[in-house]
Amino acid sequence: MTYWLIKSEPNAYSLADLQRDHKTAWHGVRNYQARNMLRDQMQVGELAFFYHSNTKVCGIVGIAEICRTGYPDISAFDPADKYFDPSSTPAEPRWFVVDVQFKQKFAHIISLQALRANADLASLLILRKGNRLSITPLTPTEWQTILQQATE
DNA sequence: GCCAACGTTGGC
DNA sequence: GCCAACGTTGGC
Repeated sequence: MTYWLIKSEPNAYSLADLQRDHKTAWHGVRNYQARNMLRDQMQVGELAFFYHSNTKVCGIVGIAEICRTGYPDISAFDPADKYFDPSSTPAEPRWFVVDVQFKQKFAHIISLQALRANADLASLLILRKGNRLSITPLTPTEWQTILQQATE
């Protein structure tokens, strides 16, 4: 069982949007490292922290659950879509999605500042300088540490 | 295969 | 809006 952290700009798609939609295809990821995790690693039932990036207060706002394993990202096939990529075709898809469903919204955001302030999270990938991966794995210890922080 | 140019991410 | 960090592209 791997734990995950998925980033989204709330202007584009927030946890509230996921709560409203119940589930969604996590589309538009155009990075090979993240693609490989979507395609090969993320399993049904695994949990992911939902992180709001590029906003007034960045941080973890809740939890989503993977409810379908990797399959081709059809947004890459549509010329009208902002995520269109002509090098990805139905016959040879380059980009993948998983489906995620709403699981939980925290009472309070765990801000990036609060995450940085927690010495037990020094190894957390998103806290590493220059990290830009939109999907990262977490150790069970990191997961538990953050969960505990969510209830404080 | 190198690397400069360019585009994107994302915190501030 | 700025800009550091990073990934990708493409000429050579």
